[in-house]
Amino acid sequence: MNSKIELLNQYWTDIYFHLHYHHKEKISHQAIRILQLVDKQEHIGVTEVAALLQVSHNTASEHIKRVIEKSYLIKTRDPQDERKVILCLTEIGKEVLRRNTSLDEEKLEKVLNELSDNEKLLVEQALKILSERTKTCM
Amino acid sequence: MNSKIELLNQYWTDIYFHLHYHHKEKISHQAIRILQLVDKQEHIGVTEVAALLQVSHNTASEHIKRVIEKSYLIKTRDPQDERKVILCLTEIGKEVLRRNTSLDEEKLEKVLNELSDNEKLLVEQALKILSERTKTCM
DNA sequence: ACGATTATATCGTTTGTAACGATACAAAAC
DNA sequence: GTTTTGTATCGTTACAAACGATATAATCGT
Repeated sequence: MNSKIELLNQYWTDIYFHLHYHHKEKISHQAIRILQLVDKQEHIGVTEVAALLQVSHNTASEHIKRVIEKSYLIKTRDPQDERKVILCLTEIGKEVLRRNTSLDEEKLEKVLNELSDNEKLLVEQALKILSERTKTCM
Repeated sequence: MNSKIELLNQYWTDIYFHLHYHHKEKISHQAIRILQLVDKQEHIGVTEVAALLQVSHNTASEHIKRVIEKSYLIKTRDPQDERKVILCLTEIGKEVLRRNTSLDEEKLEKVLNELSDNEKLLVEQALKILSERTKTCM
């Protein structure tokens, strides 16, 4: 049923709207997406970033350069193929990524404290199931 | 426990990473945040947007102008106070907002079909509880 | 071993976004 | 009727986004 899915999205966006971090740093949409890609994909390089963002390789290369200048990423080379770059999040990069994609830990804790133990377990299991099935099926 | 909250965020970001829409339109971070604010807050105007984005009122006014030029928002005036603007999402704006903050309905449906009826119910209830408690407690 | 391919980097350019201060104007408040 | 409030516009500066063209260095194919 489609309305059930719309309802789930209603819940989803409400949760994020109320629980997201208060954004501080000036960071572009593309820069966040690059950090996400590096976080979630193993051994990602310039070409893969370009393909996933659907921009040309030189554009991707310059985005990555800027993100590296901000010390959010570091660049290493693949020992198997010295042409290839392997990107890696710095601690600062992880922190910035967290503040731009995760739920605010303090706010989340506050909400969880409003829940019964049963409800807490429910939330934890639901998100676990959804994330696991998502990874295997996409 | 803090590690439980980190785990929840792991689930949360994994779900969004795999289930988000494939972004098409060029849209700035600030523009999306304005659409979110208009969607989730009643009767919001320029001053409130400026305060929430932490920019000056003229900057907010220009952001809003650009978003209106793209036909994502329309502007009306508060009948009680004709100085005040009230912003309102257009159908296009709702669509753009969906594609930039919601989960992709097709992908989500595909994942839900992998779940048993019990698990589906679990997910639905968990998100419902979390969104409801969040709204009352923030 | 050498030309072709691949992965990345840099340059020059264009267009657009982000932000602010200064200024303006109209509605509301006092 | 002056002051405050909410919004809009202008001028400006700085930077981001994207591309084509070009360059370099590593690997592949034969």
